[in-house]
Amino acid sequence: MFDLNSLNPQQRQAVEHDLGPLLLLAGAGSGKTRVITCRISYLLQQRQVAATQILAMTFTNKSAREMRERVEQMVGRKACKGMVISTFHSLCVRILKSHIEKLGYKKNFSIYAASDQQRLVRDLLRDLVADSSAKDADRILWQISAAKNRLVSAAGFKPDINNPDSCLTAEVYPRYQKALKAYNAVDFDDLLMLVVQLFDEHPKVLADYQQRFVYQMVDEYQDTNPVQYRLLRQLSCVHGNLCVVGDDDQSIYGFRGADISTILNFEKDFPGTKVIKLEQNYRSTGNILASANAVICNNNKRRVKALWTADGDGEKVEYLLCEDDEDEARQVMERIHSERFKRKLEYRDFAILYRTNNQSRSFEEQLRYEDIPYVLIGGQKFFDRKEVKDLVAYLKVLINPFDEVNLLRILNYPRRGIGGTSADRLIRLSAESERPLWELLQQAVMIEDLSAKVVGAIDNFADLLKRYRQRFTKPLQMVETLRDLVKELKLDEELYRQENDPQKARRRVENQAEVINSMASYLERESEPTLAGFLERVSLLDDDNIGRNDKEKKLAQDAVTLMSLHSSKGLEFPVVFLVGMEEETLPHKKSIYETFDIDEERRLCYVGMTRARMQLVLIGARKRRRYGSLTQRDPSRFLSEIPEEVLLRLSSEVPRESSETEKEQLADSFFAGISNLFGDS
DNA sequence: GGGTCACCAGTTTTT
DNA sequence: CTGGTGACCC
Repeated sequence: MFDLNSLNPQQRQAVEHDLGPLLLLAGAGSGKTRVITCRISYLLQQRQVAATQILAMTFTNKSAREMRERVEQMVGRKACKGMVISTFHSLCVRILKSHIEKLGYKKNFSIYAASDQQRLVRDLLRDLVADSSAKDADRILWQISAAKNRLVSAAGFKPDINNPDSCLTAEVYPRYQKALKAYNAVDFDDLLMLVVQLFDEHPKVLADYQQRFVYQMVDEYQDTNPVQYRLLRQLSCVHGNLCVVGDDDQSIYGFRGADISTILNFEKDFPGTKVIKLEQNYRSTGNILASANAVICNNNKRRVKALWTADGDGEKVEYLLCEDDEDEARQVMERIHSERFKRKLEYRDFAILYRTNNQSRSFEEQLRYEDIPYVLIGGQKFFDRKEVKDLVAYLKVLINPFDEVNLLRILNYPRRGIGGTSADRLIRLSAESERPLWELLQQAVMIEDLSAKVVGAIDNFADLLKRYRQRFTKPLQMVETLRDLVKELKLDEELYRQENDPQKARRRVENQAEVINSMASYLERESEPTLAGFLERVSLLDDDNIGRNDKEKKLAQDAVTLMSLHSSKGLEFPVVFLVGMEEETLPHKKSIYETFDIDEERRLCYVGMTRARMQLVLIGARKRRRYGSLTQRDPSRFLSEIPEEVLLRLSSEVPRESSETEKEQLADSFFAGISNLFGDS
């Protein structure tokens, strides 16, 4: 059990709060997670609340897992049985698994991730606009997603006449939704939206969940979008014990539909709300907090709070102005070396944070050059890699043969002689006859205009799918079956054939092998494994997803961390380098000229600053190589918001970088010298 | 059916 | 400077 006396008064008040809505405004580093986990433990132990009555929602699997582990540590594993701690999406998948048939889908539905969605929208758009590009499709998809986040259905979508994209979306959205249903597939946004719809249309189903979950908690409430908000309202309105935890100053996912006013309006929406602010910070030095506070208080729409620490001021925050991007990277290396020595730190104590992922390059180069171990967080996710998706596509189709996006994906992968022309013919026929593609594939002989060779290929393909579908019904032999599938498809050969660079090809083969490993570990962990269950985990990037494991494995070793400001939320490091502190980078260009949301950029800056425990170094460059050419840069406006007395301004004093012409002159005279040496005339 | 070339655009992204 | 895409050609 935990000691209530180890909490500060506000934390304790939050933990002991019993009935009625609670808004916990938890500043960065204020012990938020501790309060949630303690509160759950308190409910279980002190208030004798049954574990099954508790629902805790998070945004990431990682925080869900951590939360559960910490509660289990406090009250024991047994006491937690039946408690639901999960992400919004996982919870919704669970609900849909039991009830989706009420909405006209089948239980074995596929979950479409970004690439599946893209492929579908591209195809649909091509039917409408002949010269449509992938970029167009992405923009449309973006609009569809934004609509779904706002709970706007295909039928309810009203185009903005002045916006051509929006008009196109009005055309595509209904077709997209219709196709998904035909393919028995749902996208990520649907997972939430369909549950809201289910609850609206089937009050009895809703009532069951309302009765069950007496206490509800939501982490990172500032990141909820309108659909999630609606879901929480539906679930909580009977018992009214909704406890939300968040920090409006750390709302950085507005671009994904998160609405900061949701947290700002909480008391209005839930009358009788108790508000508790956690402002004592247990992470950063006084100077770091002073500068972060000074920056964030320039935002207007926010709940006023000011982080403070009982500890000392610490070192001043530094602002280091460098010559260019290369210099910026070199300066960071130098600081890593010296700080590591001076403060006896390890590589893992350093983080380099940036606004956009492409900023990582110069640092990676320099780190490699200096032989400093580093981990790059973000970038391409494991299950987003083509070769992985290709293999997973087979599994998806085996579960749900109506999943046409994935069926088309594997139809000619690896190449089996069913090319674009034949595929087009099949698709057209499928549309005309309104029969699923899978049905046609099973009777390829009946189709006119297909050569005997193609018919043979299709027959073999259909036969292969049927065979493996049969075999995968034996879950315990899943891994063996998958191995056989990879072997039979000769996927290794295919990868070596596609890739010129044998090294790359080998990596891709290994990635496919990782899928098999992932399945093996799923099989070990799960008491009732199924192929569908495995796919569900893969789709939701659940705990034994490889990308995540990789990330954690990497964090465990001693290495400098490189990541975007967005990825840094929730983490902390003794020394933080916040790089690229320049106008048009932070704040980003688009936020200045297009979206006009400087406040969110300021919050992003704030999140980055508050990651630092001991030392915060803000870095910018005078000029920077962008898309090949050198451009002048201005210091970020956020720098001028930091009080001078906590800021140490430094300028890198490197020997002035010689210009290109000077270099050429230097080279010329060098070669001239050599020629002279050899007595050339 | 697949490979090559020219062109274009270039945030963030928990699931 | 890059990577990704689509048109075009064999």
